[in-house]
Amino acid sequence: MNGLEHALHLLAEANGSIAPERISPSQSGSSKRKSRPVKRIIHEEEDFDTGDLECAAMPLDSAEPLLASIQQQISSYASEGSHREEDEGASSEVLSTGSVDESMEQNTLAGNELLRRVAEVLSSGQLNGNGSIANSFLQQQIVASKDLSFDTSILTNNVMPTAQMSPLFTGTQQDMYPSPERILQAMLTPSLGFALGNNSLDFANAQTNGLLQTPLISPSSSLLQSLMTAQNATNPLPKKPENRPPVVSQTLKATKRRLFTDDERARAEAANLNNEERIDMSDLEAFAQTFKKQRIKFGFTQGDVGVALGKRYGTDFSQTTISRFEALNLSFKNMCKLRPLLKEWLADVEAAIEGGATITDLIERRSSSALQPPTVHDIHVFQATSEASNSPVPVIQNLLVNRDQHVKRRRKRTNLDLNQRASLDAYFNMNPRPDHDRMTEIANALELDRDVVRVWFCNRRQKMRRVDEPVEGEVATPSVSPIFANLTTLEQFQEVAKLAQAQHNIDDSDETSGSPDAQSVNLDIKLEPQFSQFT
DNA sequence: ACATATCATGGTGCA
DNA sequence: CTGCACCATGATATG
Repeated sequence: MNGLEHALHLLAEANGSIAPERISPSQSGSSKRKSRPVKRIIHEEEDFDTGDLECAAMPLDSAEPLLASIQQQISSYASEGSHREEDEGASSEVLSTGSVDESMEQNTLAGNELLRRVAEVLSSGQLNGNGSIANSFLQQQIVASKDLSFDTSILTNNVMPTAQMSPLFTGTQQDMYPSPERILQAMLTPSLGFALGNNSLDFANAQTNGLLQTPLISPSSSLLQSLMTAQNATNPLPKKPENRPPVVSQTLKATKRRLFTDDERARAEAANLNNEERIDMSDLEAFAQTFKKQRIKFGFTQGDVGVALGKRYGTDFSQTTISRFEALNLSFKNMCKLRPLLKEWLADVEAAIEGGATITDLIERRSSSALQPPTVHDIHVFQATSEASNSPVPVIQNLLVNRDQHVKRRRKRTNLDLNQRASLDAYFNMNPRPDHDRMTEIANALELDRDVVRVWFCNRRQKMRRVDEPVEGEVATPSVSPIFANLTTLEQFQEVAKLAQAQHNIDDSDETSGSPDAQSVNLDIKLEPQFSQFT
């Protein structure tokens, strides 16, 4: 029944013995800044702060004892409940979202404790040989992150403010707190650039360790590995490497950031923003506010505006878009594109009203006009039938004439259930860019149309870029604490972490977080494989 | 009515 | 030319 499980087994079977490799950093899905919502840019400019964090590589090869310890910690942690006073405070100031629900905060704090323990293990004497990590550094980092309630400056190498966090950390609105679970999950995300070693620890340990008593989403490490590595084998390089700057060293990052601090201009340039644009930004912000104020004052809805623009420029916009504009949730470029239109429209309305027109007049006019020509979208939908995209009337005629031919209907919106979403998320965390075959496998496993899966991945990447876009020229690496970087046994650790995460969630039996990511781990997935009907 | 998340579509540039 | 990824945008569901 479970798609993820299906897929995992399927894939594992298909790729039984592939040498683990790293996911190319260039697959990390970073991309240009341009689509970053203006709002984010503006906010980030306000509290841009830098630091000199450098992250030395931390080889960690002999992980068995490590894992065992971590597992122990996690077990005991999971069983004893979660709160420590030392973890108090801090959280709320760090992130911009004002209100955070209590349970989440607790969750975060509790998780901090978990992380602390993990840090202890990692830095404890139990590690030896080449497993020696930079103990004090590591612990410092974790403890610091705890104390700061995951101050994003730590997670993001001191450069990216809140909004810049990995989607794993930001997720949805309610998800603004980067719970440890998310941090751990982030480690599972190839796109976040964590190096995956080939140290294949025997994960069975964990399974016989009582950690897996509750069925979890976590597939066995070998399955995970085969999923990832197989993908690597078939998914060589991104199509647009220019959009995915190679990962450079953390040191380099830090250097760049220092420059940014010292030199506003360099920063702006690096962010692809010259002075003019920067000015425009505040303009945009101001205009968006003004626009909204005026629009409301005149009694227009966002939808009205969209329609009005359509009538005026032949390009209508949806309420969604207008809303995005007002909220600065469009890319800079996009904002710039829309602004003149809105400005003009607003000016016209103002003029009309000054000229004696009443709001009612305008409203009537717009409502009557709304009935008339087909919108651009209408045209789009039926585009196949007509080349006359610019003249609505012929379009309609064509539509009528050609109706029986090939009316391209928009596919009905798919509603993915929780399981499907969780599974897709899990897949995405493992590999944001599955190739055709894998996509098909996933689709089969989840009993979805392959196209749906494809689109889902497109949108998911788009979302990730939107939420997580690094500053121009910056590394495509994860906005995540460097403490985890270069852990060669990461894969195993991830497993444990996931278990802990799941355990934690289950213990809490707290549905309030409602975050997809949390759900993805909260699923009740049987480990028993079910190779039933695949097509 | 609006805000937000998410699925879907079409245009575009690139390898 | 083709396939793919990205992007802007729309539609829709939900709160």
